[in-house]
Amino acid sequence: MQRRYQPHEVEAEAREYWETHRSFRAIEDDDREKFYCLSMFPYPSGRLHVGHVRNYTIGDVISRYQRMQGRNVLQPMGWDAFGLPAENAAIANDVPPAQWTRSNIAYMRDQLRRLGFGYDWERELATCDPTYYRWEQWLFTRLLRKDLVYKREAPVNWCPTDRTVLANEQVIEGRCWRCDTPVERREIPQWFMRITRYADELLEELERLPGWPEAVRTMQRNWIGRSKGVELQFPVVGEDASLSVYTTRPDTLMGVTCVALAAEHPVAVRHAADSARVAAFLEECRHAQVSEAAMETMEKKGVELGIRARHPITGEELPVWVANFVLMEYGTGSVMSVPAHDQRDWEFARRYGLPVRQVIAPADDGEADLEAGAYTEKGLLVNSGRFDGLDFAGAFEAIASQLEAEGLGRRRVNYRLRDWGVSRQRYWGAPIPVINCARCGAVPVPDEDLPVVLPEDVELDGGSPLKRMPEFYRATCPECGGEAERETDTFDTFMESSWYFARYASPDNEAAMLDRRADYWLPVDQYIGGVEHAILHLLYARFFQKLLRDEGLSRAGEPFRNLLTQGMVLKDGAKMSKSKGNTVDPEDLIQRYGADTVRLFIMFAAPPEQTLEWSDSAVEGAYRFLRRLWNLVQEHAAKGAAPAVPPARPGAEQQALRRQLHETLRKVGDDMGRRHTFNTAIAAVMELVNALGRAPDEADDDRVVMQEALELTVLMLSPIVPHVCHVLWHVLGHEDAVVDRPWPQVDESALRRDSIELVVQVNGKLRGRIEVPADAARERIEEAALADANVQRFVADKSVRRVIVVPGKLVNVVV
RNA sequence: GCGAAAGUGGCGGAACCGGUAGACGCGCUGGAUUUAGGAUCCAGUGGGCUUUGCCCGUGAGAGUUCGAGUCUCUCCUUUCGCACCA
Repeated sequence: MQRRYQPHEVEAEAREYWETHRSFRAIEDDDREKFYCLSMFPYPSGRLHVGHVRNYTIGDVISRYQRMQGRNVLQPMGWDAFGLPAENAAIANDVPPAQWTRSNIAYMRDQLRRLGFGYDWERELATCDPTYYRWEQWLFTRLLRKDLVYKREAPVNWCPTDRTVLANEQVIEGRCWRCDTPVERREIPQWFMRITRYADELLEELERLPGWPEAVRTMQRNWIGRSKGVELQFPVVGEDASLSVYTTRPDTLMGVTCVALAAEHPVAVRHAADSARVAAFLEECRHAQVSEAAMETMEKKGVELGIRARHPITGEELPVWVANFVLMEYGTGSVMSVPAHDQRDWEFARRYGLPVRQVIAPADDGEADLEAGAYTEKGLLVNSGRFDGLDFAGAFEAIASQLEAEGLGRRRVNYRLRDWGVSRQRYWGAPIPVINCARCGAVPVPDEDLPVVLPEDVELDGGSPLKRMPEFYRATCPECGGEAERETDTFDTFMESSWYFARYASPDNEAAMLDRRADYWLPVDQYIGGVEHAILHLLYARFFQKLLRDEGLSRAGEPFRNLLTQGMVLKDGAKMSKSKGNTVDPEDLIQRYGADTVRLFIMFAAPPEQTLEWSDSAVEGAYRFLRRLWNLVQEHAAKGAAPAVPPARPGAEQQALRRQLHETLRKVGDDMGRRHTFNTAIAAVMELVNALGRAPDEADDDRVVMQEALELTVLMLSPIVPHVCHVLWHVLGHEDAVVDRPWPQVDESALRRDSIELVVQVNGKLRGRIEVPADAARERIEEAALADANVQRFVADKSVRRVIVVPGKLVNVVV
């Protein structure tokens, strides 16, 4: 009867049960509390990596635990199927992106099945299917009519040799990754979504997301970057024009020593025509990357334009510079430079010998050392004429009011957040549903012509083949009926991942984007994914949910009630990567140990939010534990059915074991349900199993306790290692399936204690332990503590000043 | 450059609300068993010492407290994000 632990047999048996019983099919039921558990869907890169396994195991454990709590659980899975890697693979292997992507999906779907994740596969979706992206196109045409999307020129990375647009990741140290040509910045017309219209709501609702990590909310808050400041004008001397700048520090206005413009600023561009030096500098800036990180880490450089700007209050004439650290995308594309009180301005002034004029002094009569760097704190105004002595708030008011009175400025709220550019000059993405007509402009594709289907039978050579396919781009204008051209740009893949969570509610609806089922399932109760998505994906998804709400498609205003950001998986202290040769293929591990061992190790090695250090020998340890558990249950079961009646008078050892059992149950429930610290839950079960291995299992009373303990152990572990628990549950004599069992109840009576151990400290140092009745009075505890022999050694010749008693924990004697 | 985190034995980690630092696992050492290897089981395992016990110890330095891994400040190191990677 007794079998050896054979993970592959066990896992096939469990999987077959779940599949034939459709255990994880989710059906809307208004009478049951729902729980929507979602893990970020994968990009179908070819094979699962360990990071996926970690992400999906966390989601599966939470789903199975919630299911045991009686919730109606939805756990779907799908594919974030558009993207750049498919195009690169297409070029490298001479296979169309669609084919490459779909075969990857088929392989990875099978891998997910073999890991035992309880998905409702009937809701599977892939974003590259026209049945999916047609609704995205449909929504876009709605938003276009509502003016929530618009077109304007924006910079891209351009490789002049390959004549193609490059992604930031395709630019290596300012050069094209394929041909090493220096990359240029080029302005082309692109579509934008007005996420900034939702900036305030996106910011405010962060305060109502208690289920999100504080770090993520802070990052989003900083990303949106709402600031209150003043927009003011510096009239250009001798011209009928003025330079508009935005500042959050109008209190430093009297310390301005120059005005600095971004290289793309129209005034700078105009002066490049007259000055070879300016033109050369703008040309130099044209070779800088578009990414913010690259721009901000560059050496601060600039060139003087030759024109002068008049200070709006003093009338002083100030030099105007073009500087490479001024961002055209933020504010007005020009800044007032205050070297004494801004570190970037300070460095710039030092380099070019511009004056540093102190106008803020520390409020606590210290001295600001302007030789060492800028003084950026808020303080009291000096050298500022009639504003002298004012603090930040007072100066802000006074200066803003004067500028407003003279028509040279106004108070303004500004956001760091920019509108979302969604155009990509690539092939493998959802076509932007717009027809460009020479007469009517950009016209949305009418509903009856959707979807605009992406042709899949193509050959790639670097650029987008759509631009060479007249059968794709030739179109008739829906408004005037004249000849027109279809957009050949595709959507940013963040578009698809911004609403997939909603589509899982109605993946089969061919007549509408969403239906009332979305109101049952949304919002997602638990979302799980990598920290690297903490800002962009999560912000875009929040934005989309608000668009869906305002379109009347969903009632929820926020998409994800609770968020768990999982840490990375490292090996030898470094991120796994092919170039480092330190990758671990989950496939090998499943082959060797089975899915349960992989799941157990990953959940045991670290709490989900921390980085996880991979260890092959610790995987071995997880396997050992499962085998030990298997043998323990088999040995117990081999002795026949345990009596069903609990002992009338349990002995001390039986009581102690039951106490540990129910303390473990209480802890594991808390760790899984509230804390999500699966590592400590597993550690507690391991301790319990160690104790069970030492416990007697011959006498009837012992066997009753052992049967209870093994059943609870199997139930507690079943969310984590569901296959082996499925089989062991049957070995323990049950006919039903563990997957359908409720989470067990803690027996409070088993937790009762008559006496407890307290720690005794003298001056905060551990000096002894005492055993006292659980309900002992404070006086009795103090007495017992002072009576301890070792405590006496430290107290004897000194006087006791205070005794601190922390109930249930310790006594600290202060001498 | 800006923003956000994290630093605890040989290693992964535990210590949840400021109260016994090192649970659990890996590794290592010794023992049992075995023809051998493997597997399994038992014991030990932060450093030091004058070893019934004491001293030191949570990246570095200061501070608050009866008591700090935990709170505050400064610094160092590492990781993540920065808008066309997903």
